[in-house]
Amino acid sequence: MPLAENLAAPPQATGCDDSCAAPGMTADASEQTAGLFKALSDPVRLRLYSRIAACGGEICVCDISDVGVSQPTVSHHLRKLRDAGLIDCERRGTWVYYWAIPGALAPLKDIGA
Amino acid sequence: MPLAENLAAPPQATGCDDSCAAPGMTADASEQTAGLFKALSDPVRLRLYSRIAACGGEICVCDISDVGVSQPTVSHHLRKLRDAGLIDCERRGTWVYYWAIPGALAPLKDIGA
DNA sequence: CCTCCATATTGACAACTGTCGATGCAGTGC
DNA sequence: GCACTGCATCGACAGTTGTCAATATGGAGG
Repeated sequence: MPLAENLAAPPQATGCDDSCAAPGMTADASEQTAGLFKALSDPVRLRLYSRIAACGGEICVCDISDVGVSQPTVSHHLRKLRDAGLIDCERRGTWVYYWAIPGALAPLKDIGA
Repeated sequence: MPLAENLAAPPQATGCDDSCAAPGMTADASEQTAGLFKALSDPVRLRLYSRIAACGGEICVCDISDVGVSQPTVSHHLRKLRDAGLIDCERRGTWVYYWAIPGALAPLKDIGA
């Protein structure tokens, strides 16, 4: 990564009135939290998660598959949500049930939402 | 805020125990809210917005440009945040000042964050 | 066993995204 | 006028993403 990692000239007498030197969040925290946002940044995934979360308990895949995309695509999005740690699932006989992991959205509150 | 109004799933006798017919959110709402999530789904954008929002007031671009990417890339991300309605800016002489738009993150609360 | 059924995985493709260097454009100051 | 500075835009590129058809998997029931 040959880009400017020393772009921040420390003394940096910018001249502008930097009355607000806000710290923001660390690079690590932004990476992690951005992953949560990315998991919910697709309309289909957002609808899937919203239905799973609004359920409160567990819900069968077959009850949330009518979101307008093909079955493999639904499965793909559910996996993304699972990889992000937002939901979990369990196979029970023929069907697979999903539920929202409590507290998974906690880092989002730090943004100011 | 419109969370769920007309996603009434048809009777759909799936066979699985659909004890939880959660409505979730509408397609329109998911499109709009997913746009907000997408705007914050990049680590660089998240850090930029976090610094602007944590500031409270307005902050000069030159004070938040040390995020590890080139200047055009910073400008690109700031425009994305602006297009998403999260921030706004104003040129004042040589420098450009940004601030967070209050309440822009309100739809995120409907998800459960 | 063999056939359904519900879900997951694979492979392939177009579309989008983040990034950079080069350039443009508006203000400032000489 | 001219040069300089801060920021935005352009053009191009590699990497990622969403989508589907085809196929695989794994349980249920004959």
